[in-house]
Amino acid sequence: MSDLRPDPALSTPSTTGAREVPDRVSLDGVEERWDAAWSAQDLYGFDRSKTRDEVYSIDTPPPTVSGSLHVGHVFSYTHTDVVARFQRMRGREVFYPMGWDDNGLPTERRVQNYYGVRCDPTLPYVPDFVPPHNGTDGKVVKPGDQVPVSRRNFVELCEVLTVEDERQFEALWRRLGLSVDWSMTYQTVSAESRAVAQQAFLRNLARGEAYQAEAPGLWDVTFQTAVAQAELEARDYPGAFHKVAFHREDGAPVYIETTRPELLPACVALIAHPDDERYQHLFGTTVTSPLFGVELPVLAHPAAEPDKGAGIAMCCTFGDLTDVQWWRELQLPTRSVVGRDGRIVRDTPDWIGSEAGRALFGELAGKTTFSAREAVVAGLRESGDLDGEPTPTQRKANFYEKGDKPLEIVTSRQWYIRNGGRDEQLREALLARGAELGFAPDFMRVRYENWVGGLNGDWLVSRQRFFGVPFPVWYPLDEQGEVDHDSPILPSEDLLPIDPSSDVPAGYTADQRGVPGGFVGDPDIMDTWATSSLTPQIVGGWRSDPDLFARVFPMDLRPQGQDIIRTWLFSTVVRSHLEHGSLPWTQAAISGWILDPDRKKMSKSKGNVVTPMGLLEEHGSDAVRYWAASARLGTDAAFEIGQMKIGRRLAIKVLNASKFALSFGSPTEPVLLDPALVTNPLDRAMLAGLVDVVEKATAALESYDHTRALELSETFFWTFCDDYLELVKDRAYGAGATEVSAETASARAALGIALDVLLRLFAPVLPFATEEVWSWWREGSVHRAPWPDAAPLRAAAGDADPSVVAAAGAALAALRKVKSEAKVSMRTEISAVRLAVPTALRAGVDAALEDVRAAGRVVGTLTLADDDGEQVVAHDAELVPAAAV
RNA sequence: GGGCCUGUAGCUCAGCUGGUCAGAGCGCCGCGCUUACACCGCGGAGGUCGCCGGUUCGAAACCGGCCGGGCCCACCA
Repeated sequence: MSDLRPDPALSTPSTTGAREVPDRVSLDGVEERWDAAWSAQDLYGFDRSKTRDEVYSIDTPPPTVSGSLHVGHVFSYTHTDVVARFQRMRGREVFYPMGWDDNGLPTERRVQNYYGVRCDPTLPYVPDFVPPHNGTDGKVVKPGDQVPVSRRNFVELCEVLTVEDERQFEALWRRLGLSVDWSMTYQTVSAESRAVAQQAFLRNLARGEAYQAEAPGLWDVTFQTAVAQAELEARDYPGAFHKVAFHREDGAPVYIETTRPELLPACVALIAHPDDERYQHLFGTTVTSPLFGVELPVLAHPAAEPDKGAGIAMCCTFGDLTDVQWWRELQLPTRSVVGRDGRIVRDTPDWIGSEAGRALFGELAGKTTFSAREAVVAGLRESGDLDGEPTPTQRKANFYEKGDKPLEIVTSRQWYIRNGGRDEQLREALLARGAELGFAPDFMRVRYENWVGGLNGDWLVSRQRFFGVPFPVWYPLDEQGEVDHDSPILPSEDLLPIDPSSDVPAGYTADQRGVPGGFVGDPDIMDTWATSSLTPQIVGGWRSDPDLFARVFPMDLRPQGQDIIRTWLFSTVVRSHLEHGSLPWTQAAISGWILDPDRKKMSKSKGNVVTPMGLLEEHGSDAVRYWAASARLGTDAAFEIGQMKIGRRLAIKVLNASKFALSFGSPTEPVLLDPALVTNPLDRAMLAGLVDVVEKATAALESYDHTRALELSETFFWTFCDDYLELVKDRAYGAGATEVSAETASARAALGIALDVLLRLFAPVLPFATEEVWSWWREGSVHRAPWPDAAPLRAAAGDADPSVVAAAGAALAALRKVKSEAKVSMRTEISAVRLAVPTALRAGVDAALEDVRAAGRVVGTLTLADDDGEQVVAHDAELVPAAAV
């Protein structure tokens, strides 16, 4: 496509304007200056008249406000910005919004501490509410002192509090140079986001993709909420095996091993593998549990593993997910003893018949599982049913990723969205979506496949929290005041967002809330991923702006971290597949971690020591971006100040080399960009080399390999500065001549053309330095200039051999080495020298001989001799002594 | 237990589909204030490419095994 498009930057040089090259160049202040200028010009504004095929749309990750941005954010957001800038220069209209994630626990906690309130959805909304505290004094209000407020009031406080966070985040992103359209920001807690989340849910419900079920599930006793599979984290947890005797009818013991003796009263069966010889005779019989005296069947099930523990397990409701499987498949009774608060239930269950058992349970009631365990173990010791002492072990237990106590399994009514976890057809369809999606790097795809392949249930989307997007559902109450969960009352889409705890469903009045024959609102809120999974719909205007949506969806790019492939990426694919029958985007770009020098994931504390803003201020944004862009997608990178210094050096070099290259004629002189003037073999060879760089860098960026593109441009640029510029500077000066000779014009034109291309190649990574230079001599912004095209460059280079630059550079290096070894200045003149030139380089050196002579300051005889070596070597050099001062 | 990534100069990393690959930058040593740049330039020293086998005329690169580092998933009665 670009090959057919003329390159206006090459063919229409600037001839107007009072642009000039400053005497002194500097990076100081470029960030503020250019951010202000870009803002004033609305340089990155999205033109919504463009059609889908002209647009490049990015589903930006909304950073969590109420947290802080760290170097990892700077790292990955730079990667995305490089893509955005490249695509913009390629001629695509880039849709690049920014979101703020203000849902979830961090914001909830912060609002509580800051304003001294807590969310209580049962309370009515209070207009003009003034919070009891205002955290500007830095005080943290303790939970006991927090005043309950309605959900709507809570959300409003959240929106106020996060404004300041958002302002600071935006300031950092602007300083970093993200080319975001700042008129398009979104909040995950906004009315629009809530409406989208509710509307998508209602549609899932209507299609049967969302459903409610009462079932045992993982439960966090601290947060008192159900937890989804995606939020689990397996952690080591110390425990101990207890060998416990159950008793057969004749009193003979049957030993099991358990790490959770406190669940003994919840035991519903003993289970062994059907083929296990040791227990054949027990299958079909019953045993009695120790202490509690409950009669239990001994059953066979293939999930029992003969080599674990005693080979026979006690099945409780519920100790782990295997228990749930047995309970379900063997249709065992439910005998829960652990409540939602993680404590043993207060009421002694009726299945415990014995007096002693009931007495013991009375002692356990209300205890934490930890204390209950001690009591049960003491009882077992006393009764002689504990065989030996408990043996300590390290086991893995499931934790909520934000929690610090192992999860319990409790039965509760929850909302689910189908995600293929219990439906092979849907699973296959979602795996097919994963295959259809581009992953950069490609090996990240297996994480998606592993996750989808390993799902063991549908997506649990309801949470028993107060702050978040409520389910837009009410239930009728029957004459007895019982909730009829099977006949939910739903709002129409145009009324969204609604809050069922304060809004009243159609056909009811407010005073019917909670009374028999009336209604009640669903008390739960949605998982934050239930909202985040809809970022393409939220930002693209799915609900409120279908015209925009048609221009940006399905989107082009989802940039994100590798840790949330199973959550954000997968859930977004699920929602889009269900709602739109398509992928939400065609490409995912996965950034790696930032590691500290100890090769550990950069910790919060360390990340906070070096604040991102501090980094940008100290090293400059281009320098920090250079560091980020030096790391490939999907690969962890070291936090390395040294790399930033190299980036800063590059940015400064761009300024200085540009100033120099533009110093040989007026910067606005058309001669600088006329390809027809480039006639010298060395000049044409340099451009031929640049053709190669443009082609390869473009291909690299198209395949999301910004590292390679940068490396190619950078390598070329340093050779351009160190060798080519040195070789041609005398000729470009045209010293002494009154008129510009063809040779001089060739050098100047080649310098101008090369500079013009190099600035554009570097623009995505070094937006400030390149824009600074661009402003000295070109019209408009380099960031709206077309990406370099190889075709016109190739025409200018003709059939030149790019190796001429390397050959001439090698010859110059040989002359430099003579001076270096003689420990004299490079300015020292050479009166005579013989260069031994390898055959392969001979033609190149010949072609640029006069430039080599000038750059090496050879004032006398320069003779060339053929050589079969690999390097150009200088012999018999005679140096002119420096004149005494 | 299953899987992914990774191990190249002191450091951070390139080496793309096996044949100028043993490279770059930083750091280090030496030299140079050369009118683009001293926030610089020039020159130089530094590695049996984790280890052991195999394929091949030829392997840092391909295959197998082992060791080390990072990570994901699953599981433990």
